[in-house]
Amino acid sequence: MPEGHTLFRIARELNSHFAGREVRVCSPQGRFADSAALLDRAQLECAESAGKHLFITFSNGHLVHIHLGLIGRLDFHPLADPVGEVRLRIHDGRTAADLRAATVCELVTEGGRQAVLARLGPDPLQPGADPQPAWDRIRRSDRPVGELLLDQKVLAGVGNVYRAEVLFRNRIHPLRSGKSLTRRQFLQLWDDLVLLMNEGVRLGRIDTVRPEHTPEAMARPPRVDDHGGEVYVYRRNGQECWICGGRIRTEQLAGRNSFWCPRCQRRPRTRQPELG
DNA sequence: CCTCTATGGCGAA
DNA sequence: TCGCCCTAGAGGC
Repeated sequence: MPEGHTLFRIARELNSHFAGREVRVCSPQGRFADSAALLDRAQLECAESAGKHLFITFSNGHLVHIHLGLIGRLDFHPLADPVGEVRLRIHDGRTAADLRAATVCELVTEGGRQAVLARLGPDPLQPGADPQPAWDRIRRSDRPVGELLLDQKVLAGVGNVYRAEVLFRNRIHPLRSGKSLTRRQFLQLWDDLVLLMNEGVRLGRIDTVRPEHTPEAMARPPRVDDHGGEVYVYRRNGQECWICGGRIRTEQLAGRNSFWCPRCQRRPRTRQPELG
């Protein structure tokens, strides 16, 4: 479930329950037990997301770094016995936050945090984030834009769903090289990511379909998928595009399935020479 | 029971 | 480019 909006929501929810309060911290599963003991009964100062990373600061100076990876999750529920493999639990006697399946859950120093932040591009969810560093990389790159969007050094927080959807919404083929984009096209992508990801934060799911293309507006059946949101192309390969009726395609790009409509998103020109 | 997949990312080769 | 790590749920046999 975790693209940047998910981490942003988790940080916000951690703060709303626990910020400024003493918390109990444990590791029912055991793999974080020693570190958890150092945090137990400390005050949770604040939680912050950066792209797909999460940092939780405690009043005793300890700092936890979490990355959910592909399948990790952090859920909140009324305090009860842990179910399954809970690597980290934070609770206040009423509400428990349970972390499972994360690829990273570790104590880090402030320097460690800075090192993580230093290798992240601008995060569309951070208010006032400057897209220029992302553009500086993209405009010089021969790599496909579909690959660049998933590179966290270029942009932080964008995952496979937002990649597919933002490219569709802006009619850009994922195999176009970064350097073939105009600055205007890039800024449209950025602005759209800011819009979509904030909407993701608001709704708690990735929903990218414009009002005029919703099932109700088009009198079509709602899409059936298990991730909850309405999308144009993500995991709709083989199905018809709702705009043009073309068949949605998929292909591996940056190690992940990329989805696009070959009619709405024109192919890259082959070996397009660099134009200023 | 088994295998596969999933909104990620790392390091070895 | 590949294999691997994390875990759970779905589907096949």
